[in-house]
Amino acid sequence: MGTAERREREKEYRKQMIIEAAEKVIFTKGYEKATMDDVAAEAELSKGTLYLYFKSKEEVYLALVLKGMKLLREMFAEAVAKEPNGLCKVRAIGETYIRFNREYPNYYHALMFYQGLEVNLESEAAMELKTFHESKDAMKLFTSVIEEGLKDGSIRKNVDSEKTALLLWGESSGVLQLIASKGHALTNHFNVEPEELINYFMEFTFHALKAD
Amino acid sequence: MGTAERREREKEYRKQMIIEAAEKVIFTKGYEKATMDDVAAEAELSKGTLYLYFKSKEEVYLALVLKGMKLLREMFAEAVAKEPNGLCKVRAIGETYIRFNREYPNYYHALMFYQGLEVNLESEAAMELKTFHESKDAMKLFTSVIEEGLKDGSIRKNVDSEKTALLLWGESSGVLQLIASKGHALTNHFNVEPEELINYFMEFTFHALKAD
DNA sequence: CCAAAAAATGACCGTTAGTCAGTAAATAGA
DNA sequence: TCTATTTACTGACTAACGGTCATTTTTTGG
Repeated sequence: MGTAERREREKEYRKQMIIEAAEKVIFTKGYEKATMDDVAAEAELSKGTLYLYFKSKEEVYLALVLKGMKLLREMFAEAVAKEPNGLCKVRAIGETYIRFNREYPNYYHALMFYQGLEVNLESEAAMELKTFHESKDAMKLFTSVIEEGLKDGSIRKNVDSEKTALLLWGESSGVLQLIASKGHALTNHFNVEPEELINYFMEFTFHALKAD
Repeated sequence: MGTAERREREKEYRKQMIIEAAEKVIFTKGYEKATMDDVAAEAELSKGTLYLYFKSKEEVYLALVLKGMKLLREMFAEAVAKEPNGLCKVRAIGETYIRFNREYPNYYHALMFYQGLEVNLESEAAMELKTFHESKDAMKLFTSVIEEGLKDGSIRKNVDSEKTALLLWGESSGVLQLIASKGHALTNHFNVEPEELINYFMEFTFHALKAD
């Protein structure tokens, strides 16, 4: 009697449908403007049903954050695979993050939303936990490629792999965030194009990282 | 007949009183949890009156952002005054930003809120405009000390003062943001103390900046 | 076919940002 | 000092939204 298993699958399917509906609505109107009634209508369900699958609006959004984080981690893994040494892999991760920011701005927004959240790993919010683990995995990959760079000599000695990974993560998020919110003003008031600033960031960072 | 002038002063005074009340309430309960009724009660005014002085809750909060930005800019100016050369001044600005983050976490939060806002300099929001100008002034100071460092030889050639100022602003905000939201997890899951990461950031950055 | 369980519904609730018609206070002219 | 007018203030009210729950509909297993 595989009924229970089928029900499980159907439940998971419904959940995915809700996530897709939420994605459409939230990525169009933005998190604040999007209402749970909008999502319910898009999913062709009643609002009450949404709350059988997610315990709050935030939890729904965190499902999108998780999707984004998974996507990013996969992109990192793929980008790293082709590169010859540690430093190139670090660079590839950086470029991938920038590409992610450009190609999936909505997911990037979602990730920034998560970054703004104070982690509460004791909370009941399953999504938050999963997202944290996903980001931890991405960070592990990042750390390991820096270690590789130390071993193969492409990265200068006396950098700490774990701290550097965290540092570059924070730094690049900050720079992209600055550009995302103030990009237009950058062009008009500082004569700096967003693109230029990003290139400058890469140059600056790799100057500090490479051996010799 | 100085009546009009006195009224002007009194109006400004009321506005300041409202800002003080908002500060108490918002810094205690947080922006989301604080209600306009709370602020009104604290200011001993009716809610309607608040809306004669500010056009929205966000506008009230932006007044706090502006206060924070002014404070930060003053701290920068003071910190820079005592230093002997450009590189030291840059370092002093960095350390001041970190101190600001530690000593005025509520104002720092407010600044992050502003950083997350997409600038709209055409909007009617006077506060946003003022805040932007304040931050632009801080940035000018930052740019000028980097130029000073280039002239006095403490900072390596081929750094661009304007881009570097923007870059360091974005980078440091990102790192502090990471620590603010994920600091506890950093300690538990990555064996990195927030303090360490900040020191590492400073070291890493000045390695990339200094001459030779 | 039926009773029990599971899933879904949507009217309803509490809260809160923002409004506005009405009231109170201050001002200026006589 | 009295009064008309402008200015400042009030708080009941509205609209909107996140979240709940008693009720209904659908599915399941015998």
